[in-house]
Amino acid sequence: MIDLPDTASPLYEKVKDYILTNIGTGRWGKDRKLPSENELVASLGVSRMTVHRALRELTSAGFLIRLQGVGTFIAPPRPQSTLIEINNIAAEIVERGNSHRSEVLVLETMMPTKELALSFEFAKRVSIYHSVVVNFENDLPVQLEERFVNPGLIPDYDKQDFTKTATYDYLMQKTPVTEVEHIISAIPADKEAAQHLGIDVGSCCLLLHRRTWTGAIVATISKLTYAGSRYSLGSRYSPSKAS
Amino acid sequence: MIDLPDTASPLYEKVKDYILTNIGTGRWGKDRKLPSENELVASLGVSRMTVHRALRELTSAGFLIRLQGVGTFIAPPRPQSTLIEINNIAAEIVERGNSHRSEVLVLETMMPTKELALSFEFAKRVSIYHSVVVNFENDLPVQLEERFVNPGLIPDYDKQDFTKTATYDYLMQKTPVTEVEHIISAIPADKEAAQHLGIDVGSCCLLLHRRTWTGAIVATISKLTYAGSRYSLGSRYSPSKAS
DNA sequence: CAGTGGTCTAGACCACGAA
DNA sequence: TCGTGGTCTAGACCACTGG
Repeated sequence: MIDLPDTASPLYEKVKDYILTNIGTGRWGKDRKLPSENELVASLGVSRMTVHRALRELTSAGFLIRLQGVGTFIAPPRPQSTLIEINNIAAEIVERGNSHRSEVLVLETMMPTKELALSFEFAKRVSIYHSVVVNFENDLPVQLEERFVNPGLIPDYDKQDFTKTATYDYLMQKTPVTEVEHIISAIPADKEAAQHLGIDVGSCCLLLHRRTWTGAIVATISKLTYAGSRYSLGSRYSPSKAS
Repeated sequence: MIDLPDTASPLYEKVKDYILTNIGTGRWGKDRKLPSENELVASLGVSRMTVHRALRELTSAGFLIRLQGVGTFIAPPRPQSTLIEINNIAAEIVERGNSHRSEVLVLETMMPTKELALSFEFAKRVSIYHSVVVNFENDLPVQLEERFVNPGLIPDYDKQDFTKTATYDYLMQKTPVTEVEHIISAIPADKEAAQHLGIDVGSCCLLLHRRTWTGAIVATISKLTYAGSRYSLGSRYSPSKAS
């Protein structure tokens, strides 16, 4: 039986510290396999729920990997991925010291096409909100923004004045986003985009496709078209953490 | 008594979805106060541990704020920015179940142009490493990767076999990246890109410009050109899983 | 004081992987 | 089949807040 320190912190925190210390000193370093939950229960004299919580939190923090039916292992060094930050376009333009203005071309309810209904993962056909807005930087159109919005989550979307509040701001205020999907591609401008952005048909555009979720429900689907010559998505990012 | 959906997901996930949906639809929006744990236990017909776990996870994800002795509240809206994850292209291709191969076109030391030296923030003119690699997905060229590498940080870059190890992997291994800058734009393919990617001159390409830092020193500068019709940068990201 | 969230337990059933 | 982790419950005690 191993004694945990007699401090004021919760038991599961002590268990976490105990495990992290043993990882650090390499005690389980041989095959990187930890004792099973039941073994920890026996050796530490705490309940399984407490051990489990400690292991679960260390797993979600990236220190451990758990496989049902197999065991718990020390996670390999962190995966190599890089994050890009995408900002609200209105805020971004203002931050650069330029003036932002938007024109609302469409704001309506509509029946989704079959493809859209599929993207929303709707079981039934229900009507959705649809908006098309052009965003200007110093009176030059830089982004054409087409949005489809789930009325179940954001009921009054069609009654807003989006020349005053940016669509993005309004949506973020109204519903928490739990997941975001982005797809970025480069496409030639079609007739509509060319017209609204004031560029030639066929010239290069950035297309940013975005879906957002609230819980298991698709909240919004957006198609953001940027005039390629006038706009770049940029970001500088510091992978902060460790602990 | 409220019915939770009859899906395969764990109960606490259903409770989380239920709560997020109710936040989204503004049911508790008045004073932003949620029902107490015991009220949720009663109305959902699950145990308090399960409700508590759902609330705890939503709290650590930043959606809720809990005060002992007071109650649970909806957190104020989070800062409005969205992150896109950019993965190592080789890993990404393999993960999709396709085959990856690369051809090294150039691997040399060179004197930087004035512009490059400026980007590296060099005080003096020193030579740097330069590589050009084409990445193939199922024998179709999808990315042209031009890299400039600071020899002070990565001494033996020019002696590696980048058909075996991806440049990205090698660099991540050799030096810790503390900061990354990305700029994404859409450009028409120039002659060189068109030739190596096997596309027409002038067709749309995604251009990803990247600089990485180790501390205050610029480690690498990369120019990644993607054939627009063949490749999209995509990602699905959960804010809840970060930080 | 009553009500809130925070923690902890003992015991149970399940899905999965390996022998 | 057995051991693993994943989930869930009922009940308990605690610390904290407010009236």
